[in-house]
Amino acid sequence: MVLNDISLPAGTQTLARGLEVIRAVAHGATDLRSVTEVTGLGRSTAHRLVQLLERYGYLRVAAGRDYSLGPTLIEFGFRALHQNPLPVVARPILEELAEKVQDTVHLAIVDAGEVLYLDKIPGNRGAEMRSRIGHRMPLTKTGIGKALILDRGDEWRALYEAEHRGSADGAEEFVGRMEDYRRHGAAMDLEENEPGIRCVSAPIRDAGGVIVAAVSVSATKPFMPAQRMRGLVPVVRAAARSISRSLGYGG
Amino acid sequence: MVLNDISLPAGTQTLARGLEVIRAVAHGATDLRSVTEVTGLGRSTAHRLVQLLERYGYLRVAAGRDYSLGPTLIEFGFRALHQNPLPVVARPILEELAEKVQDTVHLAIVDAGEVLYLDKIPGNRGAEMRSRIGHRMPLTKTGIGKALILDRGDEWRALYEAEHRGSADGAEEFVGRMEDYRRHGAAMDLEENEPGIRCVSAPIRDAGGVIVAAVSVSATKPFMPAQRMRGLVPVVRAAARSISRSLGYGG
DNA sequence: GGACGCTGTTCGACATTCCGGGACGCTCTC
DNA sequence: GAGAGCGTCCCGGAATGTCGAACAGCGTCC
Repeated sequence: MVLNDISLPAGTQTLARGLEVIRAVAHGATDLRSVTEVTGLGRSTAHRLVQLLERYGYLRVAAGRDYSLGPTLIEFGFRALHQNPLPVVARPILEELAEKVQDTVHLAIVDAGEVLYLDKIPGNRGAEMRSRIGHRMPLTKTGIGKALILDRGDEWRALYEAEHRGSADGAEEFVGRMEDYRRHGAAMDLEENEPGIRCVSAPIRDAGGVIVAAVSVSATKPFMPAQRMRGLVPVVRAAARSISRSLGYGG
Repeated sequence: MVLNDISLPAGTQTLARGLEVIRAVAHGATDLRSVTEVTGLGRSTAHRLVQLLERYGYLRVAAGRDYSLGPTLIEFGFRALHQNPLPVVARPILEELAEKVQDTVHLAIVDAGEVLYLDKIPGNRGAEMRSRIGHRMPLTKTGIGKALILDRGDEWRALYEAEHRGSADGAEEFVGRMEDYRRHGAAMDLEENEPGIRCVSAPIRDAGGVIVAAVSVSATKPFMPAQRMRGLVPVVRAAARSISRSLGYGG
């Protein structure tokens, strides 16, 4: 997490370093020293970048020390969310689904090999889930993540092993369950990621039939017996299909 | 809107240009040409920056052309929102207020001389307002903006004139109304910004008594007769005071 | 149908720009 | 009151980014 130039960003190192500073602050660095430690930059350099980022509103600097992410990121973050047609067209359908099931509904995409939540409608019963818009989660440990990789059969094993280092057994069983999910057109999560939380999820496809997002319904175990999960499959699939059609999917 | 170096960005011009590219895309530039036009950069330079920004997830580039803001901004945007203690402690109080008044509730701060919305709870009646989290509005044309500048008596006239170029009369009347609002500890908006929308707003103060945010209740005119607006003043002020206390305000 | 004009993209030489050591003032600790 | 730690500023050397030119792929206009 110290060097970034491992990849191949040819020609622009100052911008890269600046973005690295933002990431450091996003990940909890709150003063100049921790920023230099995380980024590997010199004091002067880091300080100069911080100053510029503050001027642009990407960072907020309270009383010299105490950095935090700034208001410009709030503005552009929401703008990014709404520049994407998906959350906009999906919203009403998600609301309808939430109304019907009375549980927490999520919308998510794949980004950088992870689940990225784009929308969330909290359920009315049980404890509220800790998920938030903008949060990231592993692909193979969440129901919605599994729905997102439903079509990538040849990557299942590799993804599972990458996210389960240490205990790399269970891969066989995972692949078997994924086969099953693919046949049903919906994935499930039985408390793998978070104990006590279960969920049912279905993929959303664009005009070309490619999976671009997924919907899920989640609830605590008492509200999610096996029988109800089976009953939710067609409901969640119907919502996903409805969103897919809005994106031009014909199938 | 073409040049940025008008200010005094000491020492770091590449980062500044990169952030300028992001802003260009945020403001609607969707291809390389429009980015170069807005930023004033050369084709090569702009392209290199775009590449790096895409790699970091700040921009999304579909099929070479067609730029949009990327997923990293979504992630950091929400993180920025929740790193700030204000939206977190305010949330439950805003929900309670929304429940009580059944109209749209907003939370906002001042940023870069504008109102920046940090939270919104849509009302249950009338058309939904077009405001969104992350949106910006003028300070002197919105009720919540007026609440935010309630203590800045010496800037009222300048702010008003800055935001009302052309018809710079009415400044006297504006100042007069602000005096009135200050006495009551709450500001109002009578369809000045958006026809048909009225609102009542009150300032939130930190431990030092400085106004750091404001709450507002908005609704369409039929739901907001003058009498109800007067009745809402103590309600909105109570909510604002409750949030202020959570921030350490003693007053 | 051929040439143009417009995209996004790459490369390389020059000089501009940024890096980082060092020094300053400050606050808090011992 | 000495020291360490913080954020902040400056200046010379050199690594860095800039910009022009050129390439390839399309769509378009004559």
